[in-house]
Amino acid sequence: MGRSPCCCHDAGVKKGPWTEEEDRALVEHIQRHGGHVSSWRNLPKAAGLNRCGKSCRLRWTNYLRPDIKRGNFTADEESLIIRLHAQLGNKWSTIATHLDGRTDNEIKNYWNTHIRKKLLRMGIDPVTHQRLPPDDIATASPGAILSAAASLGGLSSALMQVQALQLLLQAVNGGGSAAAAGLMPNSINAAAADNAILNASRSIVPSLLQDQMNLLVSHASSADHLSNIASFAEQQHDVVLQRLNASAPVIGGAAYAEPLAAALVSAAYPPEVAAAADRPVQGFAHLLSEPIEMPSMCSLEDDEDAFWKDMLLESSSLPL
DNA sequence: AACGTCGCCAACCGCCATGAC
DNA sequence: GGTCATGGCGGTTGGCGACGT
Repeated sequence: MGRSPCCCHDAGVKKGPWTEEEDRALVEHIQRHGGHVSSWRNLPKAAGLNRCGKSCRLRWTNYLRPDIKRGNFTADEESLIIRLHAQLGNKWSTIATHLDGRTDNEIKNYWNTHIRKKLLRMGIDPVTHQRLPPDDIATASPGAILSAAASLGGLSSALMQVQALQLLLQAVNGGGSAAAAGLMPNSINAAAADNAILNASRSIVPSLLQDQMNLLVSHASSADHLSNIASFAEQQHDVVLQRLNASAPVIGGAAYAEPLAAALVSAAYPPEVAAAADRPVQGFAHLLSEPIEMPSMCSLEDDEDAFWKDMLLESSSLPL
């Protein structure tokens, strides 16, 4: 079967952006026929348009259809797209059927221009949705990862959030200095970077963990699940405490390590699970309410510091 | 102000699936 | 079963505005 001839190949058929007059003619024609098109091939002539039928169909389905939702994608929509893409791959039209008023073209564009880059920054392969090898994420800074993770929701992104948290802890655990962990250029002021990380974590980590664990618990219907979570909570407390102790200079002293660790873990688990894990819930609110001493913005002026300056500003504006 | 670069997104291209004959 | 016409789909392009130098 050879390729069928298409009117688009006709000489003199207009291409390129649609004018308001053309849009109006197309909409009026389709509305005159009750919103139904029997033949796209014959439509241009009937509507008085010097356009290919295919071009008319695309313009209608992607832009002029009355039920199309315009404007920015919400966090829920973004989360849904990521989850559906993980299941379906580049089946944009199928994905579009799950989002009211969004077209496959719009979703595809949004994926390629926003989500794809965001996942790469987080060290996640946008094709496989698996974590990239360490070499590939060497340039992914914790701040960028956290910022990206913070804008995501949903169960699949909870896994990304866990990865983000792990990277954060690795950075904080880098011998007391994130610069020493090799996560940023050596020329960057280490104290400023550490404070940046801590401020980012102060804004983001509690909500990351809370969301993550709420989702896990909401999916854990059996007592066995809860038991596993409680056991995991206990292990996590010890791991977090160990890392924070090693990072005492960064977090403001060893005295903060225990309450911070307890609070991080307890914030991650709903009350009934925290009780099962027999861990105190204290101290974290105090830490959150006390601003940590920040480096002067004036000291972050050269090009290499621009990223951290941006991150400091971003993290300070994120909701708790 | 002029120029270059980059990112976004509407639109196009070409292949595939499907249904009519 | 073969051919053709058409719609649907995913990949890609190019125009345009924003931004930086």
